[in-house]
Amino acid sequence: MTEVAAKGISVLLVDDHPIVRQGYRRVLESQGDLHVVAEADNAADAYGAFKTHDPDVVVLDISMPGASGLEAIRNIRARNPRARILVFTMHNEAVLVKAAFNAGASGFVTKSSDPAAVVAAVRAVARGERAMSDDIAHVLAEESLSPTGSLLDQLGEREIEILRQFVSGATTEQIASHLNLSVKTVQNYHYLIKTKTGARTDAQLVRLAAACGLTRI
Amino acid sequence: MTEVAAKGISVLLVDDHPIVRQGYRRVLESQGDLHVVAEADNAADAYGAFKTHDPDVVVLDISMPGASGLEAIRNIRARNPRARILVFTMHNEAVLVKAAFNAGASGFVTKSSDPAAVVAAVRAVARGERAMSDDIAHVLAEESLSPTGSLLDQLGEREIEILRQFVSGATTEQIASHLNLSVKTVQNYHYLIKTKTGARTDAQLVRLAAACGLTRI
DNA sequence: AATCGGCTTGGGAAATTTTCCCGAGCAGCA
DNA sequence: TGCTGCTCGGGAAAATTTCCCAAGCCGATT
Repeated sequence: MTEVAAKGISVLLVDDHPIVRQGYRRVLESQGDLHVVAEADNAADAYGAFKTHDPDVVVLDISMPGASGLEAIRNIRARNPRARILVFTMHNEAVLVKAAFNAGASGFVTKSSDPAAVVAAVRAVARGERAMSDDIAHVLAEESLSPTGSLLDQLGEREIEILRQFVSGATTEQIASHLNLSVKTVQNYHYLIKTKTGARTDAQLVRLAAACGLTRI
Repeated sequence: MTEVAAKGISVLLVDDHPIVRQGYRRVLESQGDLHVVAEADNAADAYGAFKTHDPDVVVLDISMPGASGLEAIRNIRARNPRARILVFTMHNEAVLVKAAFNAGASGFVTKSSDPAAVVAAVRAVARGERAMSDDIAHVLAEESLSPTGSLLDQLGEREIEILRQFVSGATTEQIASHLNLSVKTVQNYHYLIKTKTGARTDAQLVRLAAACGLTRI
């Protein structure tokens, strides 16, 4: 095994399903210029593999068990701000996309994309460009027609506390009682949080909060 | 039946993610004796492809948009009771496994399985044997020892499918559209599921579903 | 054959919540 | 001093949830 490919793009593959990784590896390596130098099936290993292999591009699925994929992105970026990370997942919710880019991802491609589009995204990200699949662009375009602002960073203390209790399973009345607020205020916060984060559903809110490490499931 | 074995095993690949199919195809075909003769990305196409290609084994992911994968299994089996169907998905909840075998599946393998185990399962199913990955066997074993069983055991097939889509972030309208139901029906199911499971909040429902492995956060 | 029960599908109507707009108090800050 | 952002809630229309009910279907039981 020679050390590094003088040309070509080295890739770190992160996905919790072994056979899925195996498949991606074959698809990517059939391109000739793409080389999978390492794999990982969780956020912690992904960070470790990044440190030892310093790949050109990290391709990772953010929906992994345990620690959040977003956390992995932040960790990797904290170590090397020039790291190129391509999120590759089946989710296409605007909240997750924004959260990923917010965390430092360079690209976001869904698994519904054409294989050629995925390969193109890897190359684009390697060149330092931003990349996203058509459906993601569509979702973001749709969503950006109304000013929603950023993600959890945009939430104030009160909002975060209410969101935390809510995703933990508390009812509106319980939250109001815990925080000595009127039910009406909690309702308004609930609504505000949903518009700010772009979550269209309570379930999406729970998933987003979990992805941001606000709650454990 | 015929001398299929001498010629290898023909496979119909059903998964809604193109690049995932691409990956599986390469993994399976690298075995030499496995040949992917067709692909499909939804239940309807899967049934059509089965009719025209009559493959030895159908490898399908039951978590597809639109009609339930369970329905696809039943359709295929209705046409040919000797069809071999290997469910291949990321879900590992006991109720889903039981429902799949009940619908006529011959095997159930999770995407967390070793690639070699998946290939072995395809061969086993082609031989007419029942196959499941270790983690699935474990889940079923645990569950059979529990007197109460999973909370989700009290849910019907439709309820589970609706719950799965809901906790994945789908709106009521989207679910109704996916399953060709009226919004009213989905609402009623939503309510029924909450009362059956005892969840008082949508967030609790999401957490419960996650705890049962119905969804991944 | 007839009945029973369970699953699926939806209507109806009251109760409740969500949605969005609004103002007001209060801090920090330029 | 005025601006800005967070916190807190009222109001009213829109939408959803809640609960009850019924009909069709299918498998099992008698």
